[in-house]
Amino acid sequence: MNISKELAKGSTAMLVLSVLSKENLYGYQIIRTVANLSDDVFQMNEGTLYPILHSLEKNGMLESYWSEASETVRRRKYYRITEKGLKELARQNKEWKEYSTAVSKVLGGVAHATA
Amino acid sequence: MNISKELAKGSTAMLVLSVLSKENLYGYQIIRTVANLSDDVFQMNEGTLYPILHSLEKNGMLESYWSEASETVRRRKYYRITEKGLKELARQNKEWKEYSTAVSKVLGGVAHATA
DNA sequence: TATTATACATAGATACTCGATGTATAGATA
DNA sequence: TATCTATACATCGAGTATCTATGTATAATA
Repeated sequence: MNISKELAKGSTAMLVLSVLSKENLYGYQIIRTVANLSDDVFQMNEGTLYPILHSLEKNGMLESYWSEASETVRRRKYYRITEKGLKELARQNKEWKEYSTAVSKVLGGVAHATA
Repeated sequence: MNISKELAKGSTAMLVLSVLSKENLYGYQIIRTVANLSDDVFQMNEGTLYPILHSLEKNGMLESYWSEASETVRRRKYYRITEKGLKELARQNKEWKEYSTAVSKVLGGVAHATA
């Protein structure tokens, strides 16, 4: 594949960057936001999301900060997208379009079986 | 993810089933056909394709037969899609649409950086 | 009181893809 | 003639993404 392995294997990081490009969110909230936007097609596991967040932060795509705890709300770790992250998102978004267009072309005249 | 891991990780098997739903092809030809249809976006490695073909055959999605060698053309292993393979293709095709639609929804109002 | 939702996190297992390597033949080029 | 490229099959180890399971802790609900 000349398209990046990352995209071929999964678009999860792109989805995370995408929702964070609109507003700062904490981990658990990212899972719910992506699920809502996708009509529950994407139901990320915590074991999937947290390593991705740590990796994106390590690579300078995201920054994090802790909220203060109140009586009713515990501390939450919020993530904010960086300039570098926005550029990476734009790049992945472009790659996604190229990738999905290519898949559509190959699927083109698929013979339909009554599954 | 409630969408199958297979799809999330890669659509290669679906692309292979798709081109074989139109005509019987041998391995090397599948690589070129998929590359052509996708305007060279998908350039499968042989190390990617052959294990997929073997796996699809093992699972009853494909059948294979050898062509006879002539003076100029060596033996080629052709693959033919089965009824089961056609149904599997239809299923994966449906899942692909669901998946790509969901990605589009999440990407929806992506803020654009000038990458 | 027990369960569920929230909220962080890590570790091992699984699975897909890639790059490297191997064998073999035919045609083109230097 | 020798070498390189394309064709055509195949396997193997490495890398990486994701999942499941597990752990800790708190608040709200049944």
